[in-house]
Order: sequence, then C-alpha cells, then structure tokens
Amino acid sequence: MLDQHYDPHAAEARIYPLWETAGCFKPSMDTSAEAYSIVIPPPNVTGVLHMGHALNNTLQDVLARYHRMRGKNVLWQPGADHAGIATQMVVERQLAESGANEDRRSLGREAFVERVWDWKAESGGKITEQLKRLGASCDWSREKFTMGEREDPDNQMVRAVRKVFVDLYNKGLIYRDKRLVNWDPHFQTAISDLEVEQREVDGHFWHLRYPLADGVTYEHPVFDEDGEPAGTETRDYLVVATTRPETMLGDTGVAVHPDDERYKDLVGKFVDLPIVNRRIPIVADEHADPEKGSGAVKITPAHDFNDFQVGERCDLPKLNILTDTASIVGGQDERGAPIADGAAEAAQIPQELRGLDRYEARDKIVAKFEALGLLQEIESKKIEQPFGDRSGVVIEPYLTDQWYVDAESMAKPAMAAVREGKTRFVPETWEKTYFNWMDNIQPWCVSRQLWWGHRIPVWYGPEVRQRDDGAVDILDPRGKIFVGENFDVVARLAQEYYGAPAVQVGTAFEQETLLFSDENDASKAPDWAKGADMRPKKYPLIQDPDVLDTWFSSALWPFSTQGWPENTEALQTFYPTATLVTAFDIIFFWVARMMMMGIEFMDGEVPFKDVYIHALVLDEKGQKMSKSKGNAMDPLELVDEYGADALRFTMAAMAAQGRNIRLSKQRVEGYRNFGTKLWNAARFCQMNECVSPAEDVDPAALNETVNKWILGELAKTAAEVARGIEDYRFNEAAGAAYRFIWNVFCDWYLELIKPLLNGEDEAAKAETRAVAAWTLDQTLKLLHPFMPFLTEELWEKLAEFGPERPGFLMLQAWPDFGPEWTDAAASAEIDWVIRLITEVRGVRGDLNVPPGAKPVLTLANASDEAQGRARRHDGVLTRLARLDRIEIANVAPDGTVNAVLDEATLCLDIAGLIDLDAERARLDKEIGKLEGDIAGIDKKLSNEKFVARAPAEVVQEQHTRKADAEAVVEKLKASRQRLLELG
RNA sequence: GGGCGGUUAGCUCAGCGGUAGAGCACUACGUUGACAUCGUAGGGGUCACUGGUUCGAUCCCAGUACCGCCCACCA
Repeated sequence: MLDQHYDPHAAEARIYPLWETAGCFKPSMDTSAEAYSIVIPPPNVTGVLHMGHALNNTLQDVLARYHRMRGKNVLWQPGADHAGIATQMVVERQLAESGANEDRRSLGREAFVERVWDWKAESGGKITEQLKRLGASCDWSREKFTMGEREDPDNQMVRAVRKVFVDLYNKGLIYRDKRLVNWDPHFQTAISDLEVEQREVDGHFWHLRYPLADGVTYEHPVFDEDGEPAGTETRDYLVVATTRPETMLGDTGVAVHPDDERYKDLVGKFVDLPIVNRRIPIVADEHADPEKGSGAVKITPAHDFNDFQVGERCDLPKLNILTDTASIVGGQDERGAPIADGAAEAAQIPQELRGLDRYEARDKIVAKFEALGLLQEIESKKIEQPFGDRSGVVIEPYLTDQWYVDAESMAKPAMAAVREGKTRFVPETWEKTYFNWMDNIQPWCVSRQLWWGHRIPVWYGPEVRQRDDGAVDILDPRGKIFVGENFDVVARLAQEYYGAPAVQVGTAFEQETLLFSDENDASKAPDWAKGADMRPKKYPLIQDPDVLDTWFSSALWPFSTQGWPENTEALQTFYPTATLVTAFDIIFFWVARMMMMGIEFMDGEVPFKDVYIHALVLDEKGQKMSKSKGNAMDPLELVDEYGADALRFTMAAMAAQGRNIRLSKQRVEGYRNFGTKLWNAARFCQMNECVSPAEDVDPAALNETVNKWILGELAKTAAEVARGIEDYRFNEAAGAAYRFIWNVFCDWYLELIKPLLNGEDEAAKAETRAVAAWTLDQTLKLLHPFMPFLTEELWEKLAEFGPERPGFLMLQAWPDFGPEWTDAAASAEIDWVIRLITEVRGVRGDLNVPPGAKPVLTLANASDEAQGRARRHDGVLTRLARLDRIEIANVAPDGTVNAVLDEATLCLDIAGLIDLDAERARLDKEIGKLEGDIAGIDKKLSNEKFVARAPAEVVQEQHTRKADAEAVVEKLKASRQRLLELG
C-alpha cells in the first residue's frame, strides 16, 4: 500500500540511477524512427545550477521525454563550456586566496593551465550532478566539453575548433587587423562588443583650453546672462570638453565641423598641446558637432572609437598612451613591446606621469591644467561608461592587433535561413531581435589575451626575402603568418616558405620555437622531415600566444558534439538538431553564431529547425542572474524542500510568462500539493483494488456512463498536452494535465465512482476498477514529461498487485486516442449530473444550509431524459449533493427553494432551515443578473447592423442565450412568488 | 539616439474579435473511510488612458502616460 505522502527524495535518489544504468537516456538508434535531437546550452564549467538553468533544462527535458515516448530516436546532448574568462577568473581568485603567494604570472602559462584543468577535474562536474537532480534525461555517456579532454590535447573538440579557424582563414573570413578593441585592463585582454555593458555613472566633463599655436587668435561669439548674443571676444585658445582628461596625452588633433563659422579660419592652424608641448593640427571633420560643447573636439585616435575614424579620415597619427593595465606608458608597453607608433611623442610625456594609473594620471593632468590657467570648467553630469561584464572595470578603447571574424559576410546566409523559414524562432517576435542585430553586425574580435582556452592555430615567423645572390634578408622578424590545424601542417607550410624542414622544440605552452636547422635533434623531426636536407639557418616560429573567445567554440556546439570534423553516424543522425531551447540574452552571443558556423561548415544546413526562446529568470531584485556574478538563487534548495517534480512543474507552468520570471515559493508549494493530490488519488485506487488490466480498456465494451465519460475527458486531455508541448506552449500542456487530474479525475470521477466501487453490482465494479486504474496509468504517461519521478514511482508501485509492467514509464508509448474514445451522450449525461450537484451545492452554500441537513430534492417539470438521468445517478446525486432522496413532480412543490437546471426546476425542501429574506435576496440577485444579461442581448439584437452583418451562428447564439435566460428568470420569479406566499 | 516589450482580481501572471481566467492570498462552512500538502461555497476586475477600424474591441490600428529591456563611438 502507498504511504500517505510521496517522498520525493527517496524516489528521486532511487529512480534516476535506475534510468541511467538501464540506458534509458541513450538514443534508440532505431533507424526507422525519426531522429529528435537537442543540444544543451552548455553551462559554464564554473557554473552552479540557477533558476535559469532549471527553467531551461526542464523545458528541454519535457521535450526530450515527450518525443522519446513518441517513439523518436531522441538524443539530448549534454556538455559544458570551458568559459575562458570566467574560469580563469575563478582559478586566479583561488590562487590569490590560497595565501601561497602565487599568481598566474609567477606560475607560468603551462603550470597555470594545468591548475585550471585540476580545478575542472575537482569542481567542474558540479552542475552535471545538479542537472541529474532535476531529472535531466541527457545521454551522459556522450557528454562533451568545449575544450575536449585534458589527456588528449589533439582531441576531436580541439581539432574542430582548429579546422574552423583554419578554413575560415583560408576563405578570408578570418583576418588579423590592427584596430581599436574594447580592452579590459583588469584581465588585460580584448573583449567583444557584446561583453561590454554600458552603465550610467556620475562623471564629469572637464572643459580644457588648448592654446593656439603661432600666436593665432580668432573672434568667438559671447552671450549675455539672458543667453542673448553679445558680440564677440578675441580668443587665443580653443575649448574642448572631455570625460577622460588623461587622454589628452594622446591627442593628435582637434576637430571642428567644416561648416562651423566660428572656427572656419582655424582649420589648418595648430594648437600647442599643453603638458607635452606638441603641435597638433586643427582639422575639419563632420564628427564635430557644433551643438555640443564648444563645437571643438579633441581627437585621440588611439583611445576613442570616434576619434579613430576621424584620425583615419584626417590622416592623424594614432598615438597610444596606455599600457595593458591602463597606466600611462613609459618607453614601452606592458608586454615589453616598444611603443609602435609615435615613440618620440611618447617620450614627451613627463616623467612624473609615466606608469601612473589612468585615474591618478587624470587627477594630475587636471591639476596641471588648473595650474596653467587652462581649466575652464568642471561640469558634473551622468555619463554612460563601458564596463567589462566580467571584470566590472571601465573598458579602454585600445589599439592592438587582434583576430577578427568577418561576421558581416557570414551573417548573410544566417539571416536568409531564418527568412526562408529553415530556422524558426518561437515566439516569432524574436526574429526581429535577431535580424536587427545581424543587420548591424560588426567584425567579431575572437582573440583573447588569456591562457585558458583554445590556442589560436597561428604561428609567426620571420618574413624573409632572398636576394639575387642567394643571401636572405629578414624584413620583419614576425611578419610571416602560418595558419594550420596542427604543427605538422604549419611545419610543412614553413618548409615551403623557407625551403627547409622543421623540427619542433619546446612545449606547447612556452612560446615554442620551430627551428629550421641542422643544429637540432633530427630524431624529433616529423616523419616527412627525416633525412631531409638540413641547412644551417634558424627561423624561429612563435605560436600566437592568444586564445579564442569562448563563444568561438560554443558556436560549433551542434556539430562539434557529434564528432565533426569526422563524418560520424551521430553527426548524420542528429544534425541538424530539432530544437534549441534558450533564453533571449544569448541570441547574439550564441544562437546567431551557431547559425553562422553551422551553415558555413555543414554544407548550408542550419543547426536547428526551431529556436524556442523562453523567459529570463531574474533574482528578487529584478537583476539578471549571471553565471559568474554570484547572485543566482539555488533551485536545489527548492528541490530539497519540495522535490524536483514540483520545481519542474512550476517551471513548465510559468513558461508562458513574459520576459521575466520571478519565482514564488508558494507556487512551487502549490505544485508540490498537486503531486500529493495525484499520489492520493492513486492511493485511493489502490485501496479500492483498482488494478491495471493486462490490456488496454476497450471503450466500446463499457457499460457505465461515468467510465465512458472519463475516457473522453482523458482523450481530450492527452491531445491538449501533446499539442501544448509540440507548440512549445508548455504552460498550456501543464495546465491541461493539472486540470484533468485535479478538477476532473479527482474532483469528479473518483467521487462519482465511489457508489459503484462500494455497490453490489460486481460487473460494474469490475469495469470501474479497470477503467480507473487504466485511466490513472494513462494520466501518469501524460504527466511524465513534467513530473518524471513521481509518475515513475507510481507506475512501479501501482503494478504491485497487477500484471507486470512492460518496463519503465519513461519508455512507454505516448497515448493517442481517436474519436472512438469520446462518447457524446455520456459526456452530456455526466455534465448534467455535475451541473445538478453544483447547483444544489450553490444554493446550500448561499443559504448556509448546514452540511448535515439532507433535504429532499424534487425535480419539477423535468424531461424524460432528465428523469432517467436522475434515476440512473440517484446514488451519486444524493451523496454529492447531500440529499435525502430525489423525487419527481410535475409542478414545483410549495415551500421549496428553487434553482433551475435546463428545463427542470430543482426544488429543495429547506424552507424551514433558512432565512427567507436571504433566499429572496439570493433570487433577486440572480434575477437581476439575468435581466441585465437579457437587456444586453436585446440591445444587440435590436441593432440592425448586428443582425445583418454578424455571422448567423453568432446571432442565433444570442437568441438562444436570451431564451435560456428568460426561461430561467421565469422559473426563478415563480419561485420567488411562492416564497412570498409562504410569508 | 535607434529598437523591442509590458500595463488584466490584493499579489504573480495566463488569455483573447462575440458570456473576463488560473495559482496564491481573502471570507464562510467542513475531522463525509484517497488527500487538511484537503473538501464545499463565496467575495473581488469600467482588462492603463484617448481616439480609430468593426455589427461588436480587453483583444486589431494609431496616439498618450507610466514601467522595463536590448542595441548605439565614453566630447
């Protein structure tokens, strides 16, 4: 016998391993079945399960379980993301906290990366275990990691990334460029536009005076106190405003608008840049907005995105003044490289400013301007500033060499695929977001100056030129780029270029050198180089020290997880995937890039047919929960408290909500109660010896109306649940199952069959037991995608006294019901029964009839059909409406309280039990409401246009409603009259 | 500056061209042999505002107000 309460923890801990060891999560690989695949959005390896994951993975699991039950060859592909910055950050923090006085740099690259792998081995599997607790039916035997496996540095996941990089390079879709990037001074790496977030902060505008060179002056308009023009004054300076005064060290020009009359004569002249005493030109450029500030704008091409373009247009030098940590440069940058452009100018920077942090330098520079009498004004105002989304520090535009993906070219087919319907967004409105971004897409900076990630498969060697006499000049010691999927390939390319074979020395992590030389151990040479002619020349090749943006490898996820670049069976079977389930915040980061890469490398085939975008789960403050921000609330606490099924059901039921979900604990509690309700319904069935029949119930063979009826309700529900899941309307699917179980099966069916189960009619009893048990079984199937543990547990426990189950519930076929399962007459009859009981209960409730009172119900003016129904269901009617008995009469007996059910009047002999005034008030209220309805309908029907133009059935419906209402009013008025006569 | 979305019961939110819904909360009653993690009944909304389309608008369109999000080169 079932316990009184379901114990989620015991069931979850017991059942999940059973499923897993039985291989229930593996695809059937049934070639005759349709394949259905989902790739998990790989959680960060540093991640802990938060509400967003709970929602995201619940929905995926609902889909996976549903389609599995539909007989499809289902793969839910799990895995994790190496999460470059986030993971490196975690391990760096750990180093700092360990007190061992170690940091990344002191450790060195190779050792540090080993530490990260160690960390991953220790703590990286956490989220996987958490997903299991949710009930996720991923095929864990296929779990993937975006960096592959540590033991195999040349593993397939790594090869996939390298191949993509090399192929894109060879197609010209990846290129190296020197341009401004968003530089994160904390992590000392470039980041992409998407990793920058604009925040409004309190800031200042410093208005600075730049003296004009060569004694030039001009007339500048002035205004009086009322803002009226008041002539001009002669000025020997220009005013520029800036939020970052320290950048003035890098100014190489001042721009004014070409049409700005005030400054027209100054174009072509110069200013003397204070502090560094550099002459810089005044140029005309449309970027300068005459409306803003003074209309003159300082130009710092190396540290401002606008100014960079002005610099290009006006041919101004790009002078870098910052190091990697955003300090003022000395003679060389932080990485030891000499200042490339403008070394002489850099040398002008006063010694006391060199090496200062940007903000310290700012203060000093402002002070210097003030001391020089050149600080016109400090204006306080809110300014938008860019912050690194991981580091939280202010980003600096920084001029560096980086690798870029030509996203604009790749976006075109990716947009076309959505336009042509190859990939569909659900809800469709997210297409707009996708297109909007893709239309304005910028080159994607994919290189990161980090250590944890996929090393860029690029080597730099000396660019050489052979002179006629055979001697070789080195034009640029690192100017020759070799791009290849592995060392051998690059070595071969180098051999072609240098005409000498290659030998690798050093390790993969130290900036290894590839020497073309006979001075090296020839035994280390690759096969092709053995015995080759060695010449005594050395051309060191150095691998690019940078790694790729994490999203570069994530973009390959739908095919890299399936074994690409090998053409595996998995790849053929499960690509393209059926559905991608994700939140809108990574449409740009991930979805768009998977589209681009998938189409590019999978022969134009999109990576997924549907993209289902669900809401974002926010924390209590309405803040976006982030993987590394640490503000995520822990869904596992809810699992501990209410069970995984309750949380899952909550997630599914909330899936229709808008963009934000703020989870309420009460809701989870409510769905926990729902589980208990079902559990107890099953317990009731068990107590009444409702044992599942060995074979399916045959609807044609049933005698009892109530049994025919429940099968129709079940059929309707099964269809609703299926449609809800297939249309990604999870809330509707969950709601249909919820309503059926609670409001139909428990509230009515079980109550209606109690007389049968307790009665003497053995045939009826046997039929009812079978139908009840069987219906419950089907219900478990319908609910299984949402509440897998509870349903599996019941499936097993209910089989205790019946025929053996054909295996796990999760592997049962989804029930489909044809029209033969619905019996309209039975539905009408039970509907009548329910309405009668509801009417009587309503009257009793309104009039405060004591629950113990059992009045006689007289059915007056009832049709033969109604009389028959009353007779047939006498047992349940008297029981559920709490009646003494039911009598039939032609007219309503005096002294009764009345309600109306279709043509019949329901008469209860409770006059002695109630307050007659209350009853009159009840009737008046009822009559008043109906008369209001009738008036409304009359108004409609008297509208000629309505009658003429509305569809006939709508007009007819109004007539019917009016007639029905009038009939009821008439009966209620008669009832009221009799009541008055009674006194 | 550009774009997107929201405004429905006390709360959190579904819904939708033709009688306004759920869960929770609230009120009254109830230890009826599945379930008090429950049952029965009930109260509660001029569906933000203003126009328009329509026979008919909470729903479609336009505008307004308020709230929120995303994108955009930080003078």
